[in-house]
Amino acid sequence: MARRNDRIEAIVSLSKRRGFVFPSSDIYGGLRASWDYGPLGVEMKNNIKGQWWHAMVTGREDVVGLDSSVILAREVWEASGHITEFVDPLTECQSCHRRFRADHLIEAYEEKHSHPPENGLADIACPHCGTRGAFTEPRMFNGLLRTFLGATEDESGLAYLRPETAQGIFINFRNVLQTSRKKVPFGIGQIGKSFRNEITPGNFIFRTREFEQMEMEFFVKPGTDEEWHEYWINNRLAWYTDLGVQRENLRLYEHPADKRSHYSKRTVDIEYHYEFAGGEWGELEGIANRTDYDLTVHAKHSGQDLSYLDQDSGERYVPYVIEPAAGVDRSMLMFLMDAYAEDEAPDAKGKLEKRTVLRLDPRLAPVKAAVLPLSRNADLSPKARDLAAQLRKRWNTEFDDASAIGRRYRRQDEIGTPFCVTVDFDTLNDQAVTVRERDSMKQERISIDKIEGYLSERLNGC
RNA sequence: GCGGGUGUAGUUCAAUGGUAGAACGUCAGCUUCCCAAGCUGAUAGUGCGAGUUCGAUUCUCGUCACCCGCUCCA
Repeated sequence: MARRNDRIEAIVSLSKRRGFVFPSSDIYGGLRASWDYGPLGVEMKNNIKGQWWHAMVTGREDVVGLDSSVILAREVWEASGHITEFVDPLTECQSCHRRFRADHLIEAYEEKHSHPPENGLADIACPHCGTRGAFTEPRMFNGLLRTFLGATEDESGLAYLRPETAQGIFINFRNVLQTSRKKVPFGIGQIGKSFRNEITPGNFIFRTREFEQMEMEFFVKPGTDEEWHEYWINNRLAWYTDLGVQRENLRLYEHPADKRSHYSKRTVDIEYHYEFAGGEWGELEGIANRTDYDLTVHAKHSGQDLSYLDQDSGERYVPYVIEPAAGVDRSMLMFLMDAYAEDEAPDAKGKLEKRTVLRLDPRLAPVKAAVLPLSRNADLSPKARDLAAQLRKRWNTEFDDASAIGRRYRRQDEIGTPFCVTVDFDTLNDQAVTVRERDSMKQERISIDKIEGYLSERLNGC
């Protein structure tokens, strides 16, 4: 087994070698923290999104879906607070070149001295090297990516790429309520790209400036919000473990009050034990109680009524919102890391050899089955191709007749394919094939006309 | 963005101021081939740009990317 800090390197290398993830703009030297999903990567990513969509939207009576624009009216971000709150004033110590948030430094000073510094940053010593008065003028870093709509690049056309998909949901609250005929409590789910001008992206696909989110805003009656918050925390945690993630690699992290986002009453993160160099645990998903903050500010700024009338009780209120917000890309990294294993398998002579295997849940595996003719001769390949074509109607299926059979098993192990179906010389007589399962490497002889049913049982939910 | 480190085939690594090697992979062929088998052949690289030099992958500068730290959070 590779040491954990080697694991991320193994994943990066495997990703490129087998076509999960490539550095973006590769032939031009790359673009920082930008990655492209290859043939296997896009399958796996789609599987993750599909599982989420089913668990959170179509599989539930009380949630509906939405796909809103990346670019929204500028007023949306003014109202949501992102234009003012998504800005960090950063200062740099000219002595040790460390960077700090100016507002955090001043807060810390106030806490210690019970009064604000008289001369601002000039009175504050660098927390790292102790030098006083070496801070640069704070520069504002806005986390929003900008673009310009229309023919000229002036302020009138200024627009922002969304930093979260959530706002598209809030501004559609009334539309969805009206058309879906849902009653509170209910939710609106959305999967889509978001953009943040991160100062420090990195750790492979963990933090990128363009990323994909799976967010659901669940609208509840005020007073029931804390209960629902608990419900969604448990629900989301169970989603990961159901998809095979080892429980000991997951934990909950409660945000301390002073670290919460501007809209949040309480936030609990689901973290994964990535073991990055910079910190062992990393966020996978945040589950926030956004209260009535968003609907209230949008009602105020738009002048539209975004309250909800409960016809049963006659009460009118602005719903509270519980938001489970997960990252697609970091989920994929997590699923890959958690599934990655190096075990041993006997070779042709019975000697144990290293085997790289992705123990992915079949629902997430990019390829569900591989059909392998034992030999290229004796007309096994056409037979195998036909079988592959048949299976491909239901599952992503690969056909491979290149090189030795053992090597082909290994290729499939490495990308997490749950089943290999081998067409051998006996197949021509008995119309049966050998099905080999990835994790146990157990083999079963199955008649060709029963193969689809056999796999169907085992690929439940794929 | 600032500081430190790194940059050689698809991957993992060698080597050198004077024709850049290996292993694995990949591809083709042979082999009745069930767990990275064997044999034959092929494939492909000094991140990019400039400078110094007779000559640079090697030295210098710039740039780009990756890793580590500051920051951040899906």
